[in-house]
Amino acid sequence: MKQITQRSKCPVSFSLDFLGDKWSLLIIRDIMVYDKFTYGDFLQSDEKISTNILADRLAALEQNGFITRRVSAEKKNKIIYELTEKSADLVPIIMEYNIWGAKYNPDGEQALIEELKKDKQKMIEKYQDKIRRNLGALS
Amino acid sequence: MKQITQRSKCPVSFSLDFLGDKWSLLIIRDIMVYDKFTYGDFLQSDEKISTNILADRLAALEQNGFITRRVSAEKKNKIIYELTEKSADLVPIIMEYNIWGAKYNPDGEQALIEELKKDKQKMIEKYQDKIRRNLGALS
DNA sequence: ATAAACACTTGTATTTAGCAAGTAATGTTC
DNA sequence: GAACATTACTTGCTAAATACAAGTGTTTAT
Repeated sequence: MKQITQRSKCPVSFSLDFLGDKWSLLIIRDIMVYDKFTYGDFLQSDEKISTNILADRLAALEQNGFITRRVSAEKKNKIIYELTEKSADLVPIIMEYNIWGAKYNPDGEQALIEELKKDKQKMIEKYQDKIRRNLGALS
Repeated sequence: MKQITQRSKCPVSFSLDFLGDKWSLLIIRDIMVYDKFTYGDFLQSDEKISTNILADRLAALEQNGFITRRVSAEKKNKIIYELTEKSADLVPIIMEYNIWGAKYNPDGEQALIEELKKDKQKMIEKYQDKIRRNLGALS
């Protein structure tokens, strides 16, 4: 797994040192909005990440405090990945990517933009609440 | 220069297809907040991008409509890079990265977060106005 | 006329990403 | 309880992206 080296003190640069690649934010999105929690779930996402990259990103995200890893209580060969508070604070970034992407994708749904822009704060709180509720649960 | 292949229809994924690397958003940030406009300006940024990567990213950003390129009126060996409307719509994303990065960087300035969160909409408009004013100018 | 500034290119080494196949632990089925 | 299926990865190999150092061509200043 790659070791992160801080390039500058700029907060944007600092963020991208952790998240500036094509996959990390998509894994977080999977947990955040699509309720995916397992290695197999992530593999099935439309973007088709390869197995070794997924393993590497999961390890890095865990090491850097974005996700937690635990063995399922029911099935001991199943691993559950969940978001931390550090990732809950990424919800606004994901929402803004959603808005921008929906606007500039030729096949983008204009309806999604309108809804997101109109109820942005409500949507952000919705996803953050979901993450924080999970944080408290034992399951 | 790398050719972009769309991985899925998800707006987040779509955005990251263009911006999901360690450098593209930093170049846009340089123009947006630090008023840098030339190849030499970008090279001098704290993050120390290498020359060939910078050339590659500038070409990609131009081809994908994030920046425009023009020869300076005064000095004909100087090239001026400027942001398009497509990049003006990235201001909220950059601001959110600022907020997140300032919060989680150990050396992060707490004051910056407070100011940004408090006056977020004002800050966003400030940077967008600056870009749009430039768009109209001939200079 | 010469040197400096500027925007890149080129060449090479290192790192990262992608693909295909394999492995080890647990779970399920008959 | 033996055999097959899930699940979460590893491993080996190839391709692509990145980083570093040096060089090139055009324009500008002296």
